[in-house]
Amino acid sequence: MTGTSKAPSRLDETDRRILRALQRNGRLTNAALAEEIGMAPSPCLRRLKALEEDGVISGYRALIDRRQLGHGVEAYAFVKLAQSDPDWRTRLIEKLKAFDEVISCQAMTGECDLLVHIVADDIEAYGEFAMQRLLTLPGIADMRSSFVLATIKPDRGWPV
Amino acid sequence: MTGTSKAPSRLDETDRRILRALQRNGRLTNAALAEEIGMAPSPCLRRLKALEEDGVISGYRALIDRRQLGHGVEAYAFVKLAQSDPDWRTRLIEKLKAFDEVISCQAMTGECDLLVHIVADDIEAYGEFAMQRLLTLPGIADMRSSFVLATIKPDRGWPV
DNA sequence: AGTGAAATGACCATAAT
DNA sequence: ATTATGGTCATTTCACT
Repeated sequence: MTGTSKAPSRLDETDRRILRALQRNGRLTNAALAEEIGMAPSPCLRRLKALEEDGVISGYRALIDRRQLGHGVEAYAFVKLAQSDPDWRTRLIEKLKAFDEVISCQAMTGECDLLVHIVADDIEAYGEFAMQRLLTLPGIADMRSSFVLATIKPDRGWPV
Repeated sequence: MTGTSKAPSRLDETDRRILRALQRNGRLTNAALAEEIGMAPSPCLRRLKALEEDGVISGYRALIDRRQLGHGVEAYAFVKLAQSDPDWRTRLIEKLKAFDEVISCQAMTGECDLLVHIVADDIEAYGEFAMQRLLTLPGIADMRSSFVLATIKPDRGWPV
């Protein structure tokens, strides 16, 4: 790892307007962005570059309808780890990260140790993945799956 | 609401390559995208437009480091609803959606009815939000909070 | 290919410290 | 005065026809 992120940058209201706009539409051209926040294109681009440089903006992503990819099932697995040496834990984590079905994984406080966001084409595929590939990993003491029935509030990013 | 999305579009390998590329970098210019997938810019753009038109791509988003926004705490609340008439449920949902702190909310199978993704500046702010604003909503039978300790695998979108 | 727009960078203006 | 930040313009690059 080379680049240590600096962080003197306190975000002012202009920065925040830029972030808000790009969270709504990450593909805005600089010209359109500048107009939206009421600023000339050049200083707007300067700020945008600084925000990227400082890692405030870490990237851009196209949002895709998972159903049209054939992924009919979205689930969360609540995983409780067996107490085992850190080595095992590390290897488990590595395996977990490698699965395409695992969208994201976070270590948590509380009842479960890991919150694993999973996608699969259908329930059968999910079952096979969970039983054959997840639960067979050494180091998992317990796992419960919950399936997404409906998205009540879709993720639109952080409040800025 | 006017536009009903059509969905005949079966995605071929070229479409998928476009989606993969834009999930990694949503701000790729059409020229760069075309080069990456080994195609001439013009047909590439036509496909991109079609993907947007069909709602396969639903939007674009800048990814922002929440910490630099001052949001030090990320949590999930596992909410169990009280049995109550659909009216109450609807009103609860509306209230939930209105909170800036609520990043996303999904109806789930299993132990909890709602999985609520929440962000706050610090633990104190989270506590205040959870106790004063969430738990006071009528219709919540039970709620447990878990805090994100570490992101083991960050969300990079769906497998394509 | 060619047209028009957008990104980029040099330079100046201005305001706050 | 100096630093930080916005505006203007000229040039290059790029997107779309």
